[in-house]
Amino acid sequence: MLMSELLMKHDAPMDAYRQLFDGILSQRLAPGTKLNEVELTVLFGVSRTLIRQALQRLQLEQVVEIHKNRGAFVAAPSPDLAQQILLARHTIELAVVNLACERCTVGDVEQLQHMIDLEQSAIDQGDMATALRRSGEFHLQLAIVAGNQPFVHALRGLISQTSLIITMYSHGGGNACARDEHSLLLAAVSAGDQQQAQQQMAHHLGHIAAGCDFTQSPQMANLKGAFAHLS
Amino acid sequence: MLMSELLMKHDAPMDAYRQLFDGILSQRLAPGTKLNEVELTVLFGVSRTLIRQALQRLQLEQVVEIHKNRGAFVAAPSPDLAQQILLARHTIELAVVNLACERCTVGDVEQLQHMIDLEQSAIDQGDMATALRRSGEFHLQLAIVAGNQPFVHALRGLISQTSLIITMYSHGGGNACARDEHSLLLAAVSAGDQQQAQQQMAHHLGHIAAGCDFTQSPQMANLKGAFAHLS
DNA sequence: GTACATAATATTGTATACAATATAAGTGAA
DNA sequence: TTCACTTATATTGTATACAATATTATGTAC
Repeated sequence: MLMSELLMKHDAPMDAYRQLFDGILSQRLAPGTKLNEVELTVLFGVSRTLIRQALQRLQLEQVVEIHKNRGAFVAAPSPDLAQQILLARHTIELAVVNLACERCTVGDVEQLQHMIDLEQSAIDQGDMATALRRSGEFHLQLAIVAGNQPFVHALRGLISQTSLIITMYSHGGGNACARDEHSLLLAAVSAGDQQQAQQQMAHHLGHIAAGCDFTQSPQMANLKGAFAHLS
Repeated sequence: MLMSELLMKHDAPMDAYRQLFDGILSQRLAPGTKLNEVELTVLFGVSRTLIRQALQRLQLEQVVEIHKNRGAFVAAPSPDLAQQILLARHTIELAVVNLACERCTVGDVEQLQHMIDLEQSAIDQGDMATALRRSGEFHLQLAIVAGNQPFVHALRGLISQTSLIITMYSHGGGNACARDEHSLLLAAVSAGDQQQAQQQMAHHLGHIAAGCDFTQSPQMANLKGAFAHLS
């Protein structure tokens, strides 16, 4: 099989999943939004079978809630759950940076630095949704570098949920300092300084939590608007 | 709706999932076993739709591996992955007992003690497969008591995978001392002694790892034999 | 107009049918 | 035999059809 064919070949179920995932993470689909199956079939051009597959997967990643006979909705973590999520991230990511300090190669550092730059360029363009998504990708890459598959798996869901939390509860600007924090974190990891890296990570995650107030409720969005670019 | 109807009403997709899950966790389905979809439909009396739903869910819990166009197989973690899993459990369960120490009620202690007793009775009857499953349920209940949903979610998969690891790599007797360890752990949690509880948990998980050698390969099993009690 | 019951519609749940791919069986030549 | 190649079979991937449930609309009594 040619490389071009490999690149062209689109994996239908993954595509539907990715589109939905991106739609949610980029904040085009607000927490609580109902995800109607037939609407999604026409938007993505696949049958309900694949839509339901994607929705189930998103549910198991805790990004979507499915209520029996009622349908799927973009998850809207309660304040209590939100704090549980941030605590879980704290625990896992501290362990992750510890491992990353031991295993990070120069190639890894380059890639992580590149991701920081991409995040910053999104911030410079005022595209905070993209910046938020890229920030999550940086954290996930750190877990990949750490070389622990279960941590990667758990963090994938937790990071996505954190994006939802920030969408719902953060009163802006709270994560504008993210760039510096990511850079400081990477510097510590790159130097293999576990003590410093853990401190940076704890500080960074603390900032995210501090930027939320957990008293206001979220606004919804509608499906067609979120995927208007497709039709 | 009557209570009896509620109890009778079986949730078909959950049933298929549970049967498979139990089959794997109780070691009737050995790691690596192929899970043929049509065979499962006749065994469970539901259509491939629900079988595939169950398999996908098990895949996302890392208990089953699905290879595109090749089918589903009971997961068989490599020695390297096995160690990553045990490390992840170590990290998360230490945090769990910490929380459990703060939140454990007398009712929780009773329930946990009951689960220890059930595990012990399985050991007394020589049913190590059931004992192993009950041991996992004890650990999961501890996470529920701790009140952190993401930890529960992550541990559900990790504990299941640990069962597979023990099936594949443990040279017996290694977890015979589990009862005492669980009891000591519960005592510490019940007393709210975080220091002691963490130490017990670390010791307990260390024992599991120490009981494995990671050099031998697993044996397979066939489907019809594993579910012979159904037909 | 409100409240309730009933019918019409829409949406999800499950099973089946068809398509695509992989596996196994057969066939012939070296 | 063994290898390659072709054909047949089995298995998975996807779409559709039908069933069950929920939501909305309609009508009627008060």
